[in-house]
Amino acid sequence: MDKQKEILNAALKLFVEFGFHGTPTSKIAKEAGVANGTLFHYYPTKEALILALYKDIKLQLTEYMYSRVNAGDSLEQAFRSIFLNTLDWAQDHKEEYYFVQQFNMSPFLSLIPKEEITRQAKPHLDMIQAGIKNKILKPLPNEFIYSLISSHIYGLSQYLSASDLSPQKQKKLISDSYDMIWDMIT
Amino acid sequence: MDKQKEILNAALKLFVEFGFHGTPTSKIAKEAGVANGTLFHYYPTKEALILALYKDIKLQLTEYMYSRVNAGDSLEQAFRSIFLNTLDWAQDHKEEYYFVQQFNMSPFLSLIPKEEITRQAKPHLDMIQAGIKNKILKPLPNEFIYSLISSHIYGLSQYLSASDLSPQKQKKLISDSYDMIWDMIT
DNA sequence: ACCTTTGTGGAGTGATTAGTCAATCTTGTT
DNA sequence: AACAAGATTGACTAATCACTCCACAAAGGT
Repeated sequence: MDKQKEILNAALKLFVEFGFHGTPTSKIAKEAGVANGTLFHYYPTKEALILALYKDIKLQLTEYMYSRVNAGDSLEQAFRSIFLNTLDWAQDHKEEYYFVQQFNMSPFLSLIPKEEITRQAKPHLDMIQAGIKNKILKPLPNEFIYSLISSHIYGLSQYLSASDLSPQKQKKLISDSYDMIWDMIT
Repeated sequence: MDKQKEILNAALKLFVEFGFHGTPTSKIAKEAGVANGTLFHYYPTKEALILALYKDIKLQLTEYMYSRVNAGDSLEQAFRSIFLNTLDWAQDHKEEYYFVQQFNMSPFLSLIPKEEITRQAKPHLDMIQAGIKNKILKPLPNEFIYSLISSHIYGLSQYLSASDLSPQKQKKLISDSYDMIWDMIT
């Protein structure tokens, strides 16, 4: 087992449960089954560990998001795939999804350079812009549409986590939700 | 000036900037202009201070939410007023609004009894249920609609904070956003 | 076999922090 | 004025925490 990965796994689990400052590095090391010093061998500071975890998770999410989008897909198909992929991922990686939200609401967010954040959002904003140009989407500010979709996904995923629906009911609700937001922005 | 209030003000400002565990009680006391011991005279623990601040802000928000809702208002009018009030409040109390989100994403949320959370949401859920019964709203789960509206407000308010629109453009966007979510759920 | 590099361990440290406490000050009441 | 009750202070403490350091082990190249 890769100790570096074990440390990230342990950190994720504990951060989600106790918060960033609520979990001492010593407990992370213990949970990961490594010595205290080993943690600091891989991550020079606790802050570096938090940032590494965030970047790692963000990378996984981004990869999965686009995983079922094909080159020939229409804009509408691509939108739908990304929406559904994101929701699938959020449901299958609740801790990770929660961690990202938690991170975004923390002072650590300011440690991520602004350019990296815009770079992350760029593909989505470009798609939205293309949608507006093609008169598929309403002529609203890109960032506004992006913000609405993001929070729509967040709201839905929160509801899915809170309620306890059967898989097929979940699927139906996710599909309906997509139609709702799609109608909203087109 | 009321020292108790000064402590809450200082705590809010610092929590938003540095996070809960990132701000020592000593700094809160200093920022508030009171001695260390005074803080613990009013709040036995740091945790108690955080909870008191949350409850205080939540109370303000709830009051303002319903402030321009009149007894004779139709369901549609009431919905609209609450939506607009919430957004006004969020824009006029950005730190407070951010704090609430931050709190909701923190382990401290679990210290609020579940019954109090449901009690907070009850008036809204009741309104939604009435709307469904009257066939004004789509027949979807109450909590789902509630979740969608909440996150829609969150997304909009985040966009408004990030962008720098003129007051009248803001008003227009808020009004349009309301129409969008209203269309979505009716 | 020898050496270098990298990984691992865990006791130890200096700094920080939540919370205490006893003394002093303020305020209001009789 | 005398008293009581609460408010305020800030030095103090016990505990905790991020991080260091140095010894040792593995791995891998020559």
